[in-house]
Amino acid sequence: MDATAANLLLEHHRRHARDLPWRMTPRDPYRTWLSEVMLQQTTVATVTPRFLRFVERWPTVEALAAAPDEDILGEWAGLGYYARARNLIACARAVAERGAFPTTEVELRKLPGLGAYTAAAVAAIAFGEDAAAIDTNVERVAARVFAIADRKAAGEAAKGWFPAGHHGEFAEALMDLGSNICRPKAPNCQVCPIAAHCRARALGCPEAFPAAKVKKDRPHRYGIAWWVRPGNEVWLVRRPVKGLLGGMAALPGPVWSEQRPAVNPLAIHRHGFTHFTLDLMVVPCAEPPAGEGWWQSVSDLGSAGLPTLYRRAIEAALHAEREPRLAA
DNA sequence: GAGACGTGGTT
DNA sequence: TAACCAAGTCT
Repeated sequence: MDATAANLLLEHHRRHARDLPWRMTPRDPYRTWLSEVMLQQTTVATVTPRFLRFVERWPTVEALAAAPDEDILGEWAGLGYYARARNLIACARAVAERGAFPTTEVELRKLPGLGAYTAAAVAAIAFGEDAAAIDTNVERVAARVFAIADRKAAGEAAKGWFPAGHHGEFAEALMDLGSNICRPKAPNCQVCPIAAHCRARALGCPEAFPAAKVKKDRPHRYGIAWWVRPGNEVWLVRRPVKGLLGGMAALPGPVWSEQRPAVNPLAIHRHGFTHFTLDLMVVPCAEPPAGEGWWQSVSDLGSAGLPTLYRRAIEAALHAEREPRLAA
């Protein structure tokens, strides 16, 4: 691809770059890393306030490394993909142990939670290395500019497009273009700085690139959450570290199944996950089940660090207690 | 390499 | 409403 389009894109970015809280000068490796991990599969709008809270509470990687697991997981609650938070903890401690972040893509890649994209992004943005960070935005923009249907092939083609000495800036330019202009649906080609260089645009069908992903159907599951709340408290447990919502606070209950259980729930909360949907039945229960747990004040549920599934299920149950006739 | 892994916004 | 999708990583 010609350097003209790359330069046009960089110039456009220098004029229109968004002022995001992790885009500081000079770039701090800690904030770059933290923001990149938070932004994995998560929107800028969602991340921004959560990022600000994180860096206010833990201004350095050493401070983060020294924090208890529960505090960090609680601060992450609601952001989803909780393996990221578990890897974040492990990564912070590894970095604190060795004294500083490694400064190359190859070494960054060895840290927990840093895959091909994030290692390249941190190396390029925080350390100025010529590492090409290929994310879904880059794949989509390249797929359209080069009229390549295959996402991965488009990403590979994009690597040769990054200008030497400006890989970090170019990655951010592509990401801003991808989220603001070269959107998945209804791309705004009218204001695109490289529309004249876009093959898919010339073909008249930018939205046809890249090819649509094959969709899989989502199965449905059922779960029971025991509602143990004498007085003004509710019994909570911590989920097993591995698997769905691993390590997060939760209502107690058995493993979820495909069969609808024969229970009389106080409330039913329907929740959509990436690969299945869940009906969580909140069922009153007199005593806590066997095992570890704690009493959480109903007036202080916000500090429990509940993932959204359980936060919503608890809201539904509390509402049902107040309005019994509306119970599901 | 395909599936597991959350959530919220947009269409 | 349901589908689609997002600055991916790990197994």
